Amino acid sequence: MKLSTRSRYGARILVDLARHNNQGPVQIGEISKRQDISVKYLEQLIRPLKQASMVNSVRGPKGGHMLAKKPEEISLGQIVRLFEGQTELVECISNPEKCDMSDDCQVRLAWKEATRVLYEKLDSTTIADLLDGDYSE
Amino acid sequence: MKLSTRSRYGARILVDLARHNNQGPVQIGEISKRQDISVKYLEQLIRPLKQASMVNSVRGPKGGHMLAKKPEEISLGQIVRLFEGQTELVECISNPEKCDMSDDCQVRLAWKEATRVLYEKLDSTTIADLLDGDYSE
DNA sequence: TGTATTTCCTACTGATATGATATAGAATGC
DNA sequence: GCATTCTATATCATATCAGTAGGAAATACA
Repeated sequence: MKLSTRSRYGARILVDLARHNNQGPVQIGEISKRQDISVKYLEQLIRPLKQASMVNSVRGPKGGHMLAKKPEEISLGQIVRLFEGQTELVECISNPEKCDMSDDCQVRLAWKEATRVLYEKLDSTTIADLLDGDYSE
Repeated sequence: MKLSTRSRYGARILVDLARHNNQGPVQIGEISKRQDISVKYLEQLIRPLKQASMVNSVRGPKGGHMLAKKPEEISLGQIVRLFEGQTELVECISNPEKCDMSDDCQVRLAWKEATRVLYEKLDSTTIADLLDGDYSE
């Protein structure tokens, strides 16, 4: 039950952009160096972030990427929902027909509750919280 | 970010055993019919449950399996920790050396918190809660 | 107008884990 | 002794994930 590296990297990309938010477009090459993620993989991860309106991009020389929203408007929940193929802990939560037993399956409801609690936390944690030690354990 | 079928089936096996707790050893064949899980796969799932002292088994004719603990002593958290290869949302939580950035990675702490909240819920949900509608949303 | 720079797009590949089956063996009640 | 039931390994197909590669499109700047 682990998060994909896409979600992990996605969060780090957004934090990186937030940190350099006032310095004009940030190029993938810079992010790559700072975050130790390959340029090619970064390109692939930034695309969905753009489509989800979290990032704006400028082409050409001096181009790059920047946050399209305020850091406090982007939550980990949004990132995870964007990058994870299946966002629920078990498929039968959103697709009960996947399992014949869904109707009277008590376990299903428990997984559903656990999923809800998890996203409650993820949705309440924003990029702003992660910026500079604001986030405490 | 989904739970393996092993965890899902594991929970259902234990609920099934709990339901038939007073009727002597329950055979894999019966569980297989009721839960629609192949006998061979069930055999494979019950072994770790035995090793974790959640289930006792009796060989030979009239043999079978039964709960080794009270239903209220077995939590979803225990089941998930038993069956999932990686129990944390991200590997760097328990193995910081896996990522060079772990030291000052705010995102890592956030994932850690989310993991904690998730298991808080899973640990507080027991097989007893799942038995007969006790479990409410 | 040209060219270097940078993002954008599509396809491909290799590794790994998962879900499951198959086969053979060991214990035990009757 | 034998049918029944659990125990143990090995094997396999598939899917997903993580990452690479190559080129096309846009644009600042000279």
